[in-house]
Amino acid sequence: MVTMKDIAAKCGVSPATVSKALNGHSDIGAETAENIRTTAREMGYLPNSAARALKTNRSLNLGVLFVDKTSSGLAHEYFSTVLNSFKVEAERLGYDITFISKDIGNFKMDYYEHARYRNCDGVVIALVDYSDPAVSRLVESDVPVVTIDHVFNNRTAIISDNVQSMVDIVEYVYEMGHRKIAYIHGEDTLVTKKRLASFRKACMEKGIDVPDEHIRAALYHDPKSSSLATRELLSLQNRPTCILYPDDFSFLGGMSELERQGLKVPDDISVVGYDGVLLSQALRPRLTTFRQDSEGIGRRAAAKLVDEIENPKMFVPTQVLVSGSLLIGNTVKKV
Amino acid sequence: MVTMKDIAAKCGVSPATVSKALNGHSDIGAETAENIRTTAREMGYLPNSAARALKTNRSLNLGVLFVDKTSSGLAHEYFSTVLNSFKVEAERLGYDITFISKDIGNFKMDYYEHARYRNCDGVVIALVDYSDPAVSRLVESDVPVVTIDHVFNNRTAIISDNVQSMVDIVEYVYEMGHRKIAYIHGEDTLVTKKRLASFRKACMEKGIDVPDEHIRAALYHDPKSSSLATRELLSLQNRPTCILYPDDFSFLGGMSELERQGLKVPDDISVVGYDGVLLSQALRPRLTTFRQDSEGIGRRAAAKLVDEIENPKMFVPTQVLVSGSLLIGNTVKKV
DNA sequence: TAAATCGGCGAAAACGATTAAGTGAAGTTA
DNA sequence: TAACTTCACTTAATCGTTTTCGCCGATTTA
Repeated sequence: MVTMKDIAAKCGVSPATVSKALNGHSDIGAETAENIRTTAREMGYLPNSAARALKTNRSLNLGVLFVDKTSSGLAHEYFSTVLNSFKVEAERLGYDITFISKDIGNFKMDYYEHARYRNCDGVVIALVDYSDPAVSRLVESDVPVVTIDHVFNNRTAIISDNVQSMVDIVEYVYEMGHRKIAYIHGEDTLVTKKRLASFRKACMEKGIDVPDEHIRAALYHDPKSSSLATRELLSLQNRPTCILYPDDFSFLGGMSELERQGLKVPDDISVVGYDGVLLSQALRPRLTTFRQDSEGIGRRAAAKLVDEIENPKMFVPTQVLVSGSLLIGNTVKKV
Repeated sequence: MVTMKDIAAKCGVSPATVSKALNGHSDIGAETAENIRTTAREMGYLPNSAARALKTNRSLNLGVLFVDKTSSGLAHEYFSTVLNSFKVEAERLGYDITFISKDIGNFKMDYYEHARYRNCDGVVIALVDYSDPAVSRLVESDVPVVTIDHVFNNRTAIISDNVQSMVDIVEYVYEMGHRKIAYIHGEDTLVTKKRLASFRKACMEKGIDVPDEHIRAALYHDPKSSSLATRELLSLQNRPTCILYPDDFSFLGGMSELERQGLKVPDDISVVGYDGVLLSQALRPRLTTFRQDSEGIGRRAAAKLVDEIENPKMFVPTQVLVSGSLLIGNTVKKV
């Protein structure tokens, strides 16, 4: 390991000068600075992040907190895209990312403690059980935090516009002539509540009556529960002409049931997905679905978090609403 | 931040004693040690990983190197499951994980430099362009490395048994009476080469002739290219009775084409996937597919890497072959 | 000409932990 | 009883950086 001391020795200056030169301080002569920079390069010098973190109390490291219940967290295309763009933006801004968990080795700790232990400059929170006290502790701490798709007091949140999306979907389906629209929603979360309320409101405004039996609960990203919900909807006296699914994967579960019953999409029944995963656009017929701007969400989360870290004085908790767009495929029939 | 010094002051001992007590050294009296531990807990003490890393030259941090071409890297269910189990096992062993990239902020660096900069104790490599010189530099360095699904000299590799899997698939399809088996393979990688060679060999051993036109190239995880390949296969004079897909998602692309042509699976044509993603088991008919033990692969990668880190003397590069299993669904018809 | 300013650099003290090398008291051995 | 161990703890150096002062010579100002 070549250190600043080594460079100092070679250049005939003090380590302090090397540090300043490498960090671009103004009180070093142009010539000296240049000389130091080139020899640093020649000697293959690399800063030691641990030493720097120790001294400056800044790690240039962001924590990512998400919990993988159903062990499909990372596999969830929406979230993994968010994470990926978060990572890309964070790296562009000079930050690395580390996963935050409870209990590291034999050391029991909660999320807050883990974040402190790793000197995380900030943490992004997504896809967790927001009622977990350990999450609350982190959110209420002095660590900069940005949450995704969930709003906390005095914290910046990046949220996909779940209200507008449902409005867009309902309007489109309405324009296509449908009046019996069923909605299979995901498990009870803030996101689900918003979507459901927006769905109801949009329908009401269009003068569409939504009987309770047309609202069905399922689980996100779980083809089986949607398949079941689909079966229930199909067995109704008052059968819907269009079914909205909680996400594209859930639609695929529902599709199995539709096929089993010999129903063709969209001729016999119309469907709409949510998320706009790659796969949905490769299917034939192409799925009509709402594409969230997951890339934008991750990018903005990183940008906001870094901004809060680097300009704490000017920090104001913000809610950033990121809008997506309806991808119109061929799964909603004009009636 | 409460430090060891604070604890030392409160307990009336020296910081050294606190350090030893907290790290379970034997030369501290039982009573003193217990006292130190409880006051540490009471004061909310947390070790400072940066200070520890600086002094011990160990960070308890593992690097993860993967590159997200097509930006679906993380979204790939196989890889994200591998990564997740890697993470879980690493955390169980006391290690955190950080992503390794080129260029962090304005600082240009390659993978090796990044790993050193972050003091990574070891790195796991997956899904990268193995011909990248930056990857070679890391692999040839003194940093402990474990690779997944790719073998390097003198490095431990965890590999999914791509040879046996193809044997299992061919044998099953053969038993079901198929003699015209087509194979759509992914882009040209080591994994693809192995699968393809194994496919050819297994067919030969069964006495099945495989004309070149039954071997088609597509891209992994890309429904569109498989859809195209499927169309080509279906247009052949000598049409196959069973098509093997490079992965489950590719099958879904192919399925669109089959449906477009009015072909029913498995009555009109049989298909086999690869990976055994959750979705494949929710489809109806249930997809017959080969499930790789991705959870086992991630877990073993972490275990091997940590073992190499903690017992460098006994390190011997190993190739761990992880076998999966054929999930028999209803997409291969008995003929 | 004396005083003030300034540019360029170094000395040294941290940051929080680990650890080799002691130290002193008590117990053990010959 | 003298010498040796053992036990329980302390001292102090060190890891690689950063940063606050302060220094010194040169230039500008009064």
